[in-house]
Amino acid sequence: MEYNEDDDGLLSSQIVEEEDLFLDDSHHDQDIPTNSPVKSTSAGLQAVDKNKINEIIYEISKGTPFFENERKKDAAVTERIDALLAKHEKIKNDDLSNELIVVDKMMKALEEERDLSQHIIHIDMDAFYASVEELDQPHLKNVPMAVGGMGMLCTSNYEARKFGVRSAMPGYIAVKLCPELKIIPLNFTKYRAASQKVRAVFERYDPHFCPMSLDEAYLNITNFLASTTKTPAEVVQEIRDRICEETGLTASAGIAANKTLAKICTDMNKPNGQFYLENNLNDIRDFVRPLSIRKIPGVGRVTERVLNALKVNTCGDIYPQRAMLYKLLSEVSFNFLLRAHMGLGSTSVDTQYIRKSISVERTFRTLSSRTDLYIKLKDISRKLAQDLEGKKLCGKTIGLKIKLTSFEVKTRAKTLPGNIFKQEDIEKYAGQLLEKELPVSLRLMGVRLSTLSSRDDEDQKGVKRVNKTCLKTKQTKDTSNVF
DNA sequence: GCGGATCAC
DNA sequence: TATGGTGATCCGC
Repeated sequence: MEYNEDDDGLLSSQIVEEEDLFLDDSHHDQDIPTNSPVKSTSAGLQAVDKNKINEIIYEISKGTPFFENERKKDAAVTERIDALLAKHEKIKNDDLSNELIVVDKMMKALEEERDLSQHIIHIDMDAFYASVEELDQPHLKNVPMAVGGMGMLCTSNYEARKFGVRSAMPGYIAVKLCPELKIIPLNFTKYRAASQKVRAVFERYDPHFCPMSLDEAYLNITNFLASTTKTPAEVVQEIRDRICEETGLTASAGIAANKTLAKICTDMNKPNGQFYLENNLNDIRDFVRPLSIRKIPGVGRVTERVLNALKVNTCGDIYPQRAMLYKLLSEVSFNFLLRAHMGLGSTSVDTQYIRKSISVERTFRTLSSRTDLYIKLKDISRKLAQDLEGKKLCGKTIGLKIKLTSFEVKTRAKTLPGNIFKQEDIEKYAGQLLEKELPVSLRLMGVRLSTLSSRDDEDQKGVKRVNKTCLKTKQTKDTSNVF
């Protein structure tokens, strides 16, 4: 399967659609570490079904190496939380008035940067791959259907979701949940074509729109609004109507003062809906306060657990705990939380991005012999060299990633004196890293090149040139989140 | 700079 | 038959 055959880079290589990837985190005190996929809020799902589905998944998964590894990771998170709670216990009764003063100063500074002049929208196609398949085969609309393979599903239609079948679920588990499930193989050519049509619509409203994947984008419609008497909500309705007219597909959208809020808003009326949060301080505060912190882009399953342990469940909980959080968390993490609480986010929607690394990784049936592993390394190096050629890149830091049959992941890296890009060089240096790990039994191998520079003919002839490594650093994530 | 983790898509 | 691939960032060395 070719995920990356065009020049769309990261955008075309997306395997799983973003929607509904929630894991059920209600079992942390129990023996079910992961992958309980059903949230009680799932569309059309009965509570009875939810338990049954979780039970079925548990029965299939338990005892597998994957499951055991997830349990181990879960235990590590629990330890981390315990350590944090111990720290919390120590400072609980401290006088935090100094911290309060510092934090309130920080908030005042953050408030200064608030910009309510922009209208940002986030648009997300509903069950994109599945919907595209339904265009070609309309009868699929009425049956539970998923796109992907027996190993992994990318997305499912809403019929299938009633059975608990969702993105990032192995196909064979999905079939156990829903025996009549129809699985359609991936067809990226089709999805790219549909995506092109959608993007053609975006372009009319914001020529600088920023696509995040084949089915998702941010637009800044501030300029467009200046040329019309329509309200933001009317414009977004119009965009979604145009998309539907020109592709037959539905989309959901969020409208707000910045990207973070717009993204959260998209979720409010999914599928085939939109939500407008007005650029008004009071409305933003009222909107953010009751939000589960998990809704914040950047807060995942683990971070939610950590915060919940600190009695932070909603964005509103951040404020009363701010002095404690300031003492307990890193500067970066705390800042991230403060911004979330205040409803702040980036208002710049720019299309250009600077790549910092490029990699190829493959999963395969267990390999153990030295010969097999080095053959695999050659394949992967060849693919990486091809990609580097297509993008005219070279790089100084070579990295090897291996996943053992136990699902444990290791990475190794070495920064070289100079840039490389040829297959033989990649293979040679990655091979040196692999050598040190032998003997191993692997299910995945990956090779990565970072500290990138652009390459041209002069470089290849060995002429000394100024390193063109990215001087600008575009922040792709609005915020960051690792605690 | 390195390795492990986390997150988004 | 048997849980994916690409890229980014942060933390603690």
